[in-house]
Parts: sequence; C-alpha cells; structure tokens
Amino acid sequence: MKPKLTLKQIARELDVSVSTVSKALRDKTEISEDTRQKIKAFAKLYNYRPNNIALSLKNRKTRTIGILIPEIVHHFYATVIAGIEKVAHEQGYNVIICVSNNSFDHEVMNLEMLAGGSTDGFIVAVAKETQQRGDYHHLKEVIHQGMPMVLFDRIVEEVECDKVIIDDEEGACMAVKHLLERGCRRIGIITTVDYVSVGKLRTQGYRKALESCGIPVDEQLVLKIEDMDRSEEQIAQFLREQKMDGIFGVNEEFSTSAIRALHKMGVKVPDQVRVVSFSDGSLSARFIPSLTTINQHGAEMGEKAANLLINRLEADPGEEEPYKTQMIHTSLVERESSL
Amino acid sequence: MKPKLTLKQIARELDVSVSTVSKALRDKTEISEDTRQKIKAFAKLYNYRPNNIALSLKNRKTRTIGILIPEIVHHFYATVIAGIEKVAHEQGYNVIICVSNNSFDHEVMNLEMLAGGSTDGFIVAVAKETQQRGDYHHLKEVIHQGMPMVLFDRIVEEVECDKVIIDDEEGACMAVKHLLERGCRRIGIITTVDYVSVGKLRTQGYRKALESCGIPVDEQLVLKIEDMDRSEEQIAQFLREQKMDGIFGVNEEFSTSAIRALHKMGVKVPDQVRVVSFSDGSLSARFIPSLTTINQHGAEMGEKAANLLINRLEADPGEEEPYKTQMIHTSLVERESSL
DNA sequence: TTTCAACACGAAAACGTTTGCAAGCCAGTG
DNA sequence: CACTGGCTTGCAAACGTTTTCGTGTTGAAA
Repeated sequence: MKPKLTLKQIARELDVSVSTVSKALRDKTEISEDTRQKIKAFAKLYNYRPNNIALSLKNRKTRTIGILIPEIVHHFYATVIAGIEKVAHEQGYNVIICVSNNSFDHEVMNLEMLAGGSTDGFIVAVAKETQQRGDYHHLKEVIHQGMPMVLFDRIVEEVECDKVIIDDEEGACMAVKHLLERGCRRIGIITTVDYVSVGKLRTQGYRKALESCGIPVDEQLVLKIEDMDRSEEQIAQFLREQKMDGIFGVNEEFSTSAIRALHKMGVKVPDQVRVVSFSDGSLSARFIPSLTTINQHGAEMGEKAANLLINRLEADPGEEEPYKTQMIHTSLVERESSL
Repeated sequence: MKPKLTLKQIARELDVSVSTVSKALRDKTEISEDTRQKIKAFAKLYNYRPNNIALSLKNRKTRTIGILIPEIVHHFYATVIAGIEKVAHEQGYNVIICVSNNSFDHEVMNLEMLAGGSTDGFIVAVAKETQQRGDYHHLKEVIHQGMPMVLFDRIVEEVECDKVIIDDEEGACMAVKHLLERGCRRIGIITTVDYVSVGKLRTQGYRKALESCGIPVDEQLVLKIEDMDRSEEQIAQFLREQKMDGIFGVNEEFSTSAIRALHKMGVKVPDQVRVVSFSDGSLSARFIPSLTTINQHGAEMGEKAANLLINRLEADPGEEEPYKTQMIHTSLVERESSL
C-alpha cells in the first residue's frame, strides 16, 4: 500500500511550507498568483486528493450518513437506500450502510461502531427482535450523545427523534375499499403478528375500511402469520376453510402465496377471488396475473429521511426545530388481480 | 451536537495525563493497578468510545471496505452485499456502499471519494456505461495508488487485480442442456447485447451447449435486447415469429416477460414450451409456474470477494500473492417451468 | 549515604489538514 | 533615513489517538 501524496510532500518538493500549499490549493488570495499556479499544477499532475480522514478529524464532521436496516435483501429497503443515496450525494454526503439482520445484538454493535466518529447522524429502521423485546436504550443513548437520528418504517414511539412513516393504515384502508368497490363482500386479510408495527397498522386499516362501510369484521377472515417459514401451508389451509371473494395481503409474499394456493385449488383470480397486495417489490408487475398493489414509495421515504437528517445536521446550534414525523402516502396501482 | 467524551477530558477530570488514560484503557501494565481501575471505571461510567476517525488517521487504516455497485435495487447485488457484510463484520471491518447508477461519471466520482482516505480497499462491479465506453483509467489509477481492489460480476479484463466471477458460460450451458434433456429441440435465447459481459458469456454458453449436441445454432432464435424499456414488445414479437419448444432467458425479467407473452398467446408453459432462466431474485420460486433457474449464489460471491480483499489488506508488504480470479459455480434448480 | 533498578507517570511527536497570526521583505512616503 | 503598509510566506495550534522516550520517586542494596 503506497503512501498517498500529502501536503507535506508537495511542500517538500516545491520548497515551501505546508500551510502555503494548503492555502494555494484552496485558492486563497493570500498566496501570490505565481506560487499558487505552481502548486496547483504540481498537485494536479500528481493527482493530489486531500485525506478525508484528516479533514473529518479537523472539522469534527464526517459528511457521512449511517444507515442501519434490518435486512438488505429486500426490495423495499433497497428503494429507501436509493432515495437516501440520491439526496445525500446531492448534498455532498457519503453513506455507510449497516445491516442488523433483525438481530438486537447486531443492531447495538453496529450503532456503536457508527457512533464512534464514522458518521454525523443516522437513518434507522429497527430490527424485528428489537421491536419484540422493546429495548431501545441504544437508540436513546446515541441520541443523547448528540447524534441526530431519523427513524423510518419500523419506528418506535418511545424514542424522540425525527421519523418518517408510511401511512399504512390509510393504504390498507384504500386496498380494502377498492375490493369493496369491485363488489367483494367477504374480504379476508393475510397479515403479520401485531408486534410488527406495520402489520398491526395494516390490520387496523382493514378493520376501518370494513367498518366504515358498515360491514362487521369476521375474525375468521383475519389470518395472522407468525412463522414465515410455514406461511405457505397456513395460507393454503386458510383459503380452503374460509369462503372469500376478496383477499388483502399485507406483503407480496403473502399475496402471491395466496394466488398460488387458489390456482392449485382451481379458483380463478380475479374472476372468482380478487386480490390486492401491499407491495415493495418489482414482483407485482410481472406476476401472472399482475397484482393490484398499494405502492409504498420507498425512494420518497428515503429522500424525506435524508432531508430531515441533513437539515438537522446543518442547523445552527440553538436553532433546532422540534422533532417531526412525516407521513408518506401510499397509492393504489390497479392491475389484473382485481379487475 | 454535544461534543463527545475524549481522552483529554477524562484526563482533566481525573487529574492525570492523556497518555496515562490511553494506556490505562489499553490495559498496559505500565500503569498501576489502582489508577488503571479508576480510569476504566470512569470511562465505563461515562461510556467512553475512542474516536474512529482519530484512530484511522493515526493508524493510516480505516478498517472499512468500499463497495461500488451499479444499482442497489437489484436482488443479486443485495445478496452479494449481504455476503460481503458477513465476512467483513466477522473480520472487524466496516462497509461503505456507493451506487453508480450505471453512470460512468458517478462511478468516477464515487471512486475518488472513497479513495480519499475513507476506505482501505474496494469491491467493485463496474457500471454498464463504463463497460460500454471501455474507459478504465479511474480503476487503474486507484490501484496504482496502492489501494487493493476486487472486481466482481461485471469485471474488466484489462484491469489487473483480484476478480470473482460467475461461471456464466457454464451456467448457460447447463440451462440449455437441461432443456435438451427434456426433449426440446428448437431452443431460443433471450439475451442482452454483447458489450454486457455477462450477457455475452451466457450467449456463448448457449451456443456451446447446442453445438456439443450437434445442433446447429439458428441465429433466428437468438434475441438480443438492447433497450430494456422496449423488451416486452420485442419478446412478444420474437415469440410470435419463431416456433420454439424451449426458451432460455438470461435474467428473470426476460424469462417472465416471455412466459407472460406466451400466456397471452394461449401457449402453455411448460406443456408446450419449457423455460429456464438465469436468476438473481426471489421471483422465481413464487412465479406461476415457478421458474427452473440457474442460481448465482450472490452471497458466496460476496464472501469470496471480501476474503480476497481482506487477505490482500492484511498481507505483509512484500508478501503479496499474484492476482487471482475466482470462479463461482452456478447450480440448476428445477421447478415447474421445465417439467 | 550513595547508587541503582523498578515503578508510575508525563511530555511530545506523529497521522494530514486548516487557519489565525507573526514575520519578512520591498517600495513608497514623510 | 526611518516608517508605514502591502504583499507573501511560514509557524504553530488544533482535531483525538497511540507510543516512544524520558523523568521523578521510591525502596533496597552496597
């Protein structure tokens, strides 16, 4: 690993002082036109790049944003990251991504690592395990230490900071209403257990939509999947036991599993059963039949989160605004599965 | 942004020198048991964490790996990243991810940024635009500056460094042979234009498989998609014009588009036409019919790349081994589309 | 009492920057 | 000639660490 070109070396070569070099490269008029040109030419020739680390140390700013997400092999998070990247780069920030793999311990470790000077602030979606055990001291601690944080998607109420969330309830409501408009009367929902915040909200939206149309909620039609690995069979069983004309799946996995099971049963989608899904992926458009979905606008979410964070990072001390929670609205994309 | 606790502050509070604190925390016997305990207790109480930036500057090592990929909203890259993350974290390395969005300029910018001291080395898949224009000076430059780099997936021959590639040709060959075994005789391929290295290799594999079975390649059955946005119609047209009993799609998009088009034409998969796809996603297993695929083992690729890089980073100077190119083998996963 | 080793700690340099300030030089002015 | 002022440039401190090399204080041996 060759040592990189530093100010000191340039200074030695050109027989001037380090400060002169620094000033020349920063185009200070303090340095005579002659010397400045000479130094800049030399720097360009040998391709000088200032050392970010040294700059970070000096400025006590890294211009780096840390992202901490539960999993990366997930289309939704990928889109959020893309959104964050976009505005971060526009504003001259770099991005570090860490993945907790939905483990509490990993989350704590990564957070400590990032807080150790590598980043100026965080954008975080908490791990499932963390939500489950309800221990948020690590989040509170880094905030307490003065690092700005934005929570998104999997947020936690108890932590005070900026937040960006999807209007899950509204989205679910929209989905179910769409099914109602299409004439469905017995609408089932395939959702997650309640400690997953988004699942809970979507279930709420489902209830709300039905109630607002005066249809009582039949608890038989609410399937909560605990174990993702056994979801296929549970869904198949659910579909065999309950007679429905509409299904709302809170994610693509559940919805496609349902359609697959119906397909095996010889039930036609959308002719006999219509399906609407929450979506985070590219699967929906390609599926046969293509899925009517509630789109989540992950990129927009990432952009908002990044903007919130950067605003806070660049706010003058004492000028801090109160914490905000921004809502991302969903939109219904009609496709074949609910025609 | 509260200033974080530093050695200097601990020293002041406890009325000792900075060096004493540093040594105590690092458990040097030089410092008396008493003072050591006192300092460690204090540090623990106030939750002292050494500043990574300062350490990086001092050690001229960041223990950070830079990943540069063309796009993140892509299941394959997500799996590779997951693999890299895994071994990086095991070895105490951090990971920075940058995305070029397939733009040459972005790639150059990001590379310069990362090379500016933020990382010890790179793992890179080059942008499509870069492959197209064949300008690799930026890659060569950072290598020349002494930063180790590992290229993966979208590699470039001209750059001398470690590489990890998928055996695309072998995979394609396997796919086509599978179709032949299933009795297909007129097998079409839907692939990319040749400047995309993986597309080219997969096309070669296709030819090889046919030739090895004594079947001449009919150029009419080779569809090269240039413009992804118009792929749907091109594929539909291709299927209408050519009579085939087997189709090999070099990615999930092409394969599912083909099945969709066949579906519309009333042609049954796999009964009338069998389909095999290269795969990088989770779509295959869920699709109806589920897709027989050539799996790419992205995580394994990431792990290998990370190991290669870390080995080089930790090699003693003068001990460097010659550059290696590691091959990842693909595997055939049989599902419904080729039954 | 002197000398010396062992022990406990501190000073300072280094990593690569930036920047306020001091200082040198030269020309012009009184 | 002595000052002043402008123009250049260098010095040094600072960011938070680690580490080498002192240095001062013991207690014991000579």
